[in-house]
Amino acid sequence: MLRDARFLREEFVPREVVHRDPEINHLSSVLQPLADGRPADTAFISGPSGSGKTCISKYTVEQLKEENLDVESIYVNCWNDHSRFQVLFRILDEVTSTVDIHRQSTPRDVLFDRLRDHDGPPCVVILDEVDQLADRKVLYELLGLQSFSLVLIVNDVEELLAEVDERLASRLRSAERIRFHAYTTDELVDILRERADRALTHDAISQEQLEAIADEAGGDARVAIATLKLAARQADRDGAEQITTDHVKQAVPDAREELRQKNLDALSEHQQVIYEIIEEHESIAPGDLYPEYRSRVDNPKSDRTVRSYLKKMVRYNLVAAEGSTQDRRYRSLAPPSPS
DNA sequence: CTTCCACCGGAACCGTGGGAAA
DNA sequence: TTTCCCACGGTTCCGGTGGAAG
Repeated sequence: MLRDARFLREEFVPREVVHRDPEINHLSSVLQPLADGRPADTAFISGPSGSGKTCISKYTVEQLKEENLDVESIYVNCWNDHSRFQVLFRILDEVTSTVDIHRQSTPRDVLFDRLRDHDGPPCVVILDEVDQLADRKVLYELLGLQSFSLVLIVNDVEELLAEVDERLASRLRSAERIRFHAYTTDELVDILRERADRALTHDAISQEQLEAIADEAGGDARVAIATLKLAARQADRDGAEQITTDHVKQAVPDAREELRQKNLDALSEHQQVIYEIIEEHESIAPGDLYPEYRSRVDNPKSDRTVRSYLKKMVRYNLVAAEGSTQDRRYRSLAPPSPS
């Protein structure tokens, strides 16, 4: 049944990709100047989750590196590294062989100075989940580094531009925008077929079932592949030769729950209490939420901190904030569902 | 239209913890 | 060892905002 589960991992980047030729060509052309040793424009990759932004960006940069040996690349996920220090540290850590900078206590701007003075081959920095970046000013600093070209992956470009200050926004507006649309069901089937052929034994899953998985995924490749993975894993445990309709049926909700749980795990204890309260209500006003939170925990955080938590959860798409000031309500978001 | 009110979020500040230098 | 410097989560303070009430 399962031959090689690596091909079902979320971060796996296939050698061949399907259905994204225009986007690949567009990004390649933006990065092309690097091949001649010139700096490339910043690229803005946007689109819904599971539309291939990360995968295609990595793939295209890899292609470029194969053709041009003296181009480097760095991938930074702002979900994991969301402060200015963490982003700069991650980039520097990957670009230099000497790791003599240890976390903290290095003089104030030594990280940035090092990056500015770096004179290696041109380097593409893929900044993923830029929405999660706590300190957007670091973008401005990175834009000023000649030897680094940026590929910024973001859910919604306009939303990001609205949140940064005018100086940064005007520089970002001139970036090249590449929009990804959600996959169609047919496209998802092709993607799943590729993965299944590599990860599973021959004929382990039927066309019909791939279609069922793709149909339930609502255009989200991440959900689709996670569903395939869970269905295969369960079939493997059952010692089955083939994935049955029951395996698929079970895997559909499990896959969504798995992806949602991953977000929840990133929350602190206090943040989870707040999320639970919101989840228990259809929707709740801040004026009711704060006292309820305070009654449930020892040493509650200040209301200002709770507001920061709420903002973070909104960014994680765990919670929706509706209305403004007076009629503000918070609502927990169900796991992403097909629309 | 003006005032009020609840809430939002920026900015400055603080305490803590850990590595580096003295 | 002590001292210094830094990042970082949290708090305090406060001006801005927009709908509701007067």
